[in-house]
Amino acid sequence: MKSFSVPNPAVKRLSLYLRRLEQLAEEGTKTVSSRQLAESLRLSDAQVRKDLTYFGQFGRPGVGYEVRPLVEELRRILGTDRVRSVVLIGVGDLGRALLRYRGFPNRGFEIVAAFDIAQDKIGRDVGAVRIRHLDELGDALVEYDLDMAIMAVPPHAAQEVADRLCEAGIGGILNFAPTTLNTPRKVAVFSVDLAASMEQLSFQVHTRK
Amino acid sequence: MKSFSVPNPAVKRLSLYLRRLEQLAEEGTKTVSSRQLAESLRLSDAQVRKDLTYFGQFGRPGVGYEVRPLVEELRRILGTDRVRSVVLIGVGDLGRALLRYRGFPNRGFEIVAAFDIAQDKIGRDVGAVRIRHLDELGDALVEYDLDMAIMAVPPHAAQEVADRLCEAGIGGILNFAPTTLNTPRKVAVFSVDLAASMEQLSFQVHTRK
DNA sequence: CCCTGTGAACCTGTTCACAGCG
DNA sequence: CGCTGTGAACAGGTTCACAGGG
Repeated sequence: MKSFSVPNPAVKRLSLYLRRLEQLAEEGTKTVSSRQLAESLRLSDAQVRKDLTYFGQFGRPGVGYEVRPLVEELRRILGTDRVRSVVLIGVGDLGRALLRYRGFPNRGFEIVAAFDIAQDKIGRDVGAVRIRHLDELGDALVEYDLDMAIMAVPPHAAQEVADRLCEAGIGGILNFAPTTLNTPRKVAVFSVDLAASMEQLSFQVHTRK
Repeated sequence: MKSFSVPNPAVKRLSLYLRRLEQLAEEGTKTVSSRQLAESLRLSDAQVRKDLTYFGQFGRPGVGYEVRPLVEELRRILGTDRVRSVVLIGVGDLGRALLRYRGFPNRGFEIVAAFDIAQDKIGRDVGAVRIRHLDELGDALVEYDLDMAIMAVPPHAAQEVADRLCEAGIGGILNFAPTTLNTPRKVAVFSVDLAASMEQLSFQVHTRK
């Protein structure tokens, strides 16, 4: 694994490749060329090849890529070759929706514990998961072998929750709060900013004409 | 407005600037320098200045940027200088959460209508919005003056719903389905792929060591 | 001929460094 | 002196074009 100098956008596209390859595998397709893969994702064939070679040589000239092995390979690269347990912090409307989101288990992520601080939520079940108090967070990270958290808390609480996650030794945070988190270098943070996404779209719509 | 050649990442950061500036305005801060703005967002001061000058000259040498006017300016650029009405398609768990998401109205987006195809959902209310059948979509786009949609439908339905939106004359789509949508060039699409975001994070966490 | 892998060319976006204004 | 705005240098990513394998 050469982890030196892989463009971030390339990693992002790896997810797209994986999704498409899983589809192809289900349809029974055995091999696929960079061009075919590219077309269905509206990318260029060169892009696909370049992206894949950042991580190794998976194709065969004249043939293309074998679907099944490449799926395995990409999962390994993305760290989803085994099921990854995840905790959720913040069980509001968004948190509840994420708890039930099928796309997570489908792609190898299982939310195994949920935390909040509202007393009236503690002890309740959402699906198979019981809501616990945030103070028990440390225990849970030990109990399950687990290194990622999903944060769906109000903006004003985000930094404190992030601090507690880092203190508990979390490896990465998927942050839904519209806040710039202050975290140690070694903790990976990836933010999903819903309102900002709408603003991006709004900009596109209202300047394209 | 010079809409030629603005880096996309710059537009993305505009959202961050706006959010921070709104905070500063609330705190009563009158002016802010590129350095101050940059620090709170973990960017470089040069980046901030460069980004802003893609859209005009808003600062004063020796002083910085006046918070209030810059907020107005950024809103105008992002198209949120007035409230934007939006429709939601797909009222599952995620759709419901988005209907209730405070971040949208806070940033000038109001979901004024919701659509689904499940008969048992039609006619029900979520918050102030009544769920209608997708067939009535065309009417709604006329009824409200509106050009953006949020799509929170299952992957298998995504392309068809997108087709119907485009047919109805939508201007842009915020897509939550993990699918590459096929849409006419003139329709702006912005995708939020939750599972892919987790995979990004997983990659960071599991290769950083 | 079809396809991959890859250096090289190209393009896009970021950082630097400084002129010039208040 | 502090701060913006900006060309110029630089870095990061993408596309091109082709050598070489099946």
